[in-house]
Amino acid sequence: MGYQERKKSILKILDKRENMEVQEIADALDISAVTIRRDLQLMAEEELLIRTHGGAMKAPPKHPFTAFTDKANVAATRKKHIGQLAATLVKPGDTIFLDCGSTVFAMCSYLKDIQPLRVVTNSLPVAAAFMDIPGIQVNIAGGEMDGSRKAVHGTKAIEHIKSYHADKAFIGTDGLSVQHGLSAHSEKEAGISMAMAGSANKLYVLCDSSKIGKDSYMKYAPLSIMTALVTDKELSAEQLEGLQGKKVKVMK
Amino acid sequence: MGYQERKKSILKILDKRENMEVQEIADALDISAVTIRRDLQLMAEEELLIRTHGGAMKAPPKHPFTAFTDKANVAATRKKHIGQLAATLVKPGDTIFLDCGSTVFAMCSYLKDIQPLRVVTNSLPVAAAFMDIPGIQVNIAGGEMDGSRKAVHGTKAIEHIKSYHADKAFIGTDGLSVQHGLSAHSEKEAGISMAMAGSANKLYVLCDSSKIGKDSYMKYAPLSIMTALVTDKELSAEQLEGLQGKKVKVMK
DNA sequence: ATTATTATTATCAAATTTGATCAAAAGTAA
DNA sequence: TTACTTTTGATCAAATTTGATAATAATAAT
Repeated sequence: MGYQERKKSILKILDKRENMEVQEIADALDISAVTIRRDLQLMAEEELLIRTHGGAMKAPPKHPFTAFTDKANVAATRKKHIGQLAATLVKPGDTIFLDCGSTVFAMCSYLKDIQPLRVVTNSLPVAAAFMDIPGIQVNIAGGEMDGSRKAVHGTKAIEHIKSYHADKAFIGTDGLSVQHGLSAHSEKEAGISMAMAGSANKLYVLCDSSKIGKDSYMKYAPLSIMTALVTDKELSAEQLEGLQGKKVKVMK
Repeated sequence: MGYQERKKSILKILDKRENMEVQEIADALDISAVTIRRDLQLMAEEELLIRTHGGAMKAPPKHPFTAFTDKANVAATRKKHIGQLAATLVKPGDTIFLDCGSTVFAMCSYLKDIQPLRVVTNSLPVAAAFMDIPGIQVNIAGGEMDGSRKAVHGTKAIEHIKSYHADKAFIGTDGLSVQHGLSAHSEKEAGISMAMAGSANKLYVLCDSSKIGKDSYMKYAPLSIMTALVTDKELSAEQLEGLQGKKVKVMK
């Protein structure tokens, strides 16, 4: 029984039960507890569940806008670092696209002092973050709302994005690999990402290191499309080589 | 029972009750009071609740969009009544326009159980209110955000609204008089109101009694445009006469 | 104000969980 | 096959979590 298989089993248990213990899973799958812990850690990084002491629990449907900012979460601090770094790429007077990922959202608090600024986004939390900042003009894409992502998706939204032009686009990605380029969880998200990429001079991809080398469900663009990658860990020599000379910003 | 599990339980209690005591929780969960205190401290740091001496109380809603809900305010309770009444005009399966006024926003909490429902709005608080309700599809107008109104305005938004059709439109108004009809604070708002009115079969105007007989800066439509007025006080005979036989819904 | 009562924080000890390291097992490619 | 990489499991020290106790702080009562 390999990781993928165990992952499925674990998620299946979690589908029925609210929480579970490491030993319990280990017994059920007849796998050592150490391995289960490793699995749970990986799955927690993918935000498929929440790690607790002694086990794991269902990932709560993150309802409020503030769900993104989770101080206790390790992945969240990593995202904050990336966000802080990405924010340094923005200059007063810029027009920027911001997509609806949590990593991109992490930029917001660092952008508030960069004024004037024009922000075009499909994310409600992003719009909310700048709502009361006088020096930042927010333009939100219209269309059908996706409740779980708290963002607007679909043709209408893509049309909206395309009717604007920005200096810089900042997008998150669910997967990034040399072989398959950028990949996303869903077609909808990929569409928005491409629209932003197509209407901006520069494209910055924000990607936390756990996603590098991984592929998600839908691949939507080659690595060549991006101006630079913003991430949180120094890349290995071979990873860098794969990026074909793309600039890489790394948080130290 | 680990921290995460207790956290959930505690939040669940706080969801129903306004405040609670440490010992009470300790007994309920069969956990030592010391541990509960530690939990409460952590949760207070996450701003999930407010620590009090001897217990904890509900945290103020952290959404940036809940600014309208102001219980202490007298005008707010009046608006709630109007909202409740207006909500009775909505039937499952309807497509409705909701504008960005606080009175219209007051409808939202009463609409949540009417499903399925399609809501088209230019208001971010309205969109946020329905975000997590699976049976309610939200469509938000795109365009420039107006920070003070927490809504989208302008040509782009008007175009957006016009591209949809609804059974019923619910709009607020800043002024309503027999002589000058409906009036608004700004041209932007008036534009949205008219767009909604023009694309809906029925137009319901929500207006608290203090605004009846008053005019605001910009008049944008005659009274004849509305299907019915929803308000909070019985109107005088002459007021009724002025309304030229329009239906009036009044909260008793 | 002063005392009594109750809540909070600090410190410690016991129990458990975890992460690191390394060895064994299972795949993989030549 | 062999050599090499990856995954898994075992062991144990380090870190967390929890509850008990004692000292301190805050509130209520007199």
